[in-house]
Amino acid sequence: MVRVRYAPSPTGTLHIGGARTALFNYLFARHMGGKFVLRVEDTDQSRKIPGSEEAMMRGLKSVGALWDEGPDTDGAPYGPYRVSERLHRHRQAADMLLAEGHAYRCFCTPEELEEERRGRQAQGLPPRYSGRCRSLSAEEVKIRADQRSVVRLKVPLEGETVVHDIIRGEVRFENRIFDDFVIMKPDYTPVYNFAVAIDDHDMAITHVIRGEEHLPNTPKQLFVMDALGFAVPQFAHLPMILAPDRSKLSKRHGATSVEEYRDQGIILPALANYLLLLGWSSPDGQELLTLEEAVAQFSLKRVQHTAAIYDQKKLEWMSHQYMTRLSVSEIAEMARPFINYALKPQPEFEAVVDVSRERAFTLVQLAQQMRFFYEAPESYEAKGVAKHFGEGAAQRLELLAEHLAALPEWNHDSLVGAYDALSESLGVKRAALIHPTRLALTGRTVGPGLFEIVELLGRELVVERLRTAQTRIQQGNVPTFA
RNA sequence: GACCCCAUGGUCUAGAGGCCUAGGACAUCACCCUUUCAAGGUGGUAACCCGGGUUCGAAUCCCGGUGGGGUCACCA
Repeated sequence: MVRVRYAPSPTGTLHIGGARTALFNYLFARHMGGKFVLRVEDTDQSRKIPGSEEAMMRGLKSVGALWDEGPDTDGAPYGPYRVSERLHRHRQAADMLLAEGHAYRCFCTPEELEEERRGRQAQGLPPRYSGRCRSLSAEEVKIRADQRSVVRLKVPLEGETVVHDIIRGEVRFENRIFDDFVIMKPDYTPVYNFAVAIDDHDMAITHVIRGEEHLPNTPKQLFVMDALGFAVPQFAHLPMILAPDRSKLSKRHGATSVEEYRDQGIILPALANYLLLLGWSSPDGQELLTLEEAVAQFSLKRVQHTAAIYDQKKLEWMSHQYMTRLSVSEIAEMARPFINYALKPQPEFEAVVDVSRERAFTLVQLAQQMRFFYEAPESYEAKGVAKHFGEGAAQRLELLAEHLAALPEWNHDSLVGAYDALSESLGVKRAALIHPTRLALTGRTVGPGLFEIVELLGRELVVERLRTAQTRIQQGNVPTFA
């Protein structure tokens, strides 16, 4: 049974890199008919940010990376799923290693270590721990028992360690480049590289799928597993996601968390779809695919080796694709939180969403573009006023208002007919009527098809707005905006 | 600096020795459609980092260089 895990540390919100990693774990687990575990890596309690665990879970859910076992799943067999709650296991393992001589207590102070490091660097040597406490006698350790100490793992002095990576093949490390690293801090709590190895083993993790930044640390975890006699899981190190300037993603690059994209109004399933394509591609080149489709096709063998740079433009394009392909009711529900004005029973919300969504890339844009349906324009686009509210416009708007007020039927076809008839009798092009109307009704020069707008807005509002615009023009008092 | 990973258009990628005059998508440019803006349609510009090998033949294999990224904590 395949078991994979995503193990975020609760120090903030879900990053898109983390979201992608979680997604790949999810996809792999589902594809293999295995389990996806969420483990909260709160080893260092001091770095924990309140509410972050919940934020992580929200983020994961919103991109569809749903876990089978985690801190919130009742009765899951491999709990607890918070590392901080597994302390007894880590201590037990450390005790064992100490007893068997695979690890030892180190009494060196941080100051001594710092001095040692400086000395080595002065000689041009890598800053590694010398291992000087490795050979302390049992008696001496006993004598100094009440002194502050850490536990270090005895790392093999010679040979090499090979990481078998599904994506990259065999990655070799000379053992002598590693020093005896700390596995337990002075308060006898574990250090990350120690805890992960134990937790992955205890949770029966078969495949460790994580970011490439973990690759150089993998040998350390292998040393721990070896010392403890654990079977080694398979590894797959995913390429990183970089900012457009090829540097590591950070706040200064704009949005980097799932939460921020949600606030921008990016359609979340589109974000998941986009993330999916960062480092993985469907065998047949399909780009728009649901998570279910991706599950069916997913393979770690098709994961790219190269770091990917995320592209906001393509993300937005993807969001637009979902905007127009999802059902109206789905989009309407997603859009609701972004409506920052009062809705009215008429025009009907879903109908408005439907005519508006085609030109919106995000839900924020959609909400903005729908506004005029519920609020009459208070000012008009300057550029449009210059073009369409000039000579004869007031008169045309008045005629339009008259005709529309008297129109027997109110639907798309009858409206088109009315505009055709009027433009013909006036001897002007239909566009000469359409543009001023759009400006009068919406305040803008761009938007949905005019007849859709008119039909939806309804006779009363249309006539009213036409007359308002007409009056403003006649009074030479047309408020504008740039 | 040491160690590790990586290298196809601006970006995401296809490509597992001949199917490649290097394919697709985003972006970009032009045109078409058109009541505006989008969307859509058609077409265009644009890439195998460099140098050596191996081979009849290399984007694909090997070596070196260069470049980019990552890791070197009593953080995760």
